[in-house]
Amino acid sequence: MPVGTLGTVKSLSPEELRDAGAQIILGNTYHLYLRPGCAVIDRFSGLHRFMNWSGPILTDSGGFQVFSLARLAKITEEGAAFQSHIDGSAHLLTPEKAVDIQCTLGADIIMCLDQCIAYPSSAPAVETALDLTTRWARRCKQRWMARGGNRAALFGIVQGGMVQAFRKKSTEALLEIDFPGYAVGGLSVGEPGSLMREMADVSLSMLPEDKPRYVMGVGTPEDLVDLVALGADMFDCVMPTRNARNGQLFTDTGTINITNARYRSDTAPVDATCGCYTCRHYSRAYLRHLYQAKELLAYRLNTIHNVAYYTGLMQRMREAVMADRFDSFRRGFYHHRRPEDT
RNA sequence: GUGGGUGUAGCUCAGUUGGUAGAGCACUUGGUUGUGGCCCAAGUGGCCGUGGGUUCAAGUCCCAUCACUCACC
Repeated sequence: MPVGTLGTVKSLSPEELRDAGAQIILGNTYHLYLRPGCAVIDRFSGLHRFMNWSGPILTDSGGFQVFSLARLAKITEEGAAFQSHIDGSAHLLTPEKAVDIQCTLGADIIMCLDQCIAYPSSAPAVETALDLTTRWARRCKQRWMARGGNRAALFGIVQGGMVQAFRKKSTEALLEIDFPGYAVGGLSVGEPGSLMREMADVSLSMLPEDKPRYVMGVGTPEDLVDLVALGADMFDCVMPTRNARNGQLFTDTGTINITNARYRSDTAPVDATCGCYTCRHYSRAYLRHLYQAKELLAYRLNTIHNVAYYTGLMQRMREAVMADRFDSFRRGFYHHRRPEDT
């Protein structure tokens, strides 16, 4: 899922998103609730019509944003009290309110409010956060059921820091509550990649295969291949879009930093094997020029390529899984990486 | 023509009572994991306009000269 925090995948129109292969996008409760606010989006009967995106939308609950953006956040049993990063105004986000807001946004998949904890944190702090996340998950489920339950799919979120036993405890508790889908949260918060995979594996191996398993906030192309191997079905990550805006482009043979001087007069496309709009029409030299000149088109063309790369990678993995040849795909994928460029 | 001001990194500028030069931007190379287009880190780069002089030592003090600039004639 490309990330469209503010009701737009930055720099792309919905048509360009679709052309780049996006099937579903992510929106943010925290951001959209603060601006433009639910009342505005409700006038359009939801985010789809507001932003002219007819495909599925998943909304994040706001738990992570309270953790990462709002300073002076205060977590209580009731919910997360925080100050807006925009104007400093005070807000209280409860599990029930998180569900209500996401339903107003009209999302197709909504997430439970969770407490994401910093890495590293003490074991008692991690366990306290995961237990609260479990109680909040139960309240989210109740609210969702009270609202009819079937309009949007509600996903629970596993927490538990970097402790295997806590990850297991969190996963078991969510399974008992029973959700249409499950997410693994609290990862990619600064821990080493090997630890991230180890923690994801704990939950992925316990979660049912016939329900979506979503690893939140991950990751690099290698991360995605590794985690799909462990059973993950869905991801969201700002990496393809943010890094596109910072000049880093993804290919099967590693990343390209389009700002590098060696591309100054390079007539080749970013990736000759890529069929995206950018690679079909533009050279590395042009993209470098646009980037150096801070032209708006640089953000757009780079984002188109990276979104196409990520969606293409997921599509290739889906096809490999369905054809029962994922292991050979995975070996080939690693084989093509050039270590000096990754 | 007269009087004043300014000449230091590609650009804009700091540089103490003299002790052989720094910043921001630009450029180069990394980083970026449930998003402000940012931000962070490291690096390249200087006959201190030019020529003399004083001094153990001059970007700094003295003289000359050139360039740019402002005011007045």
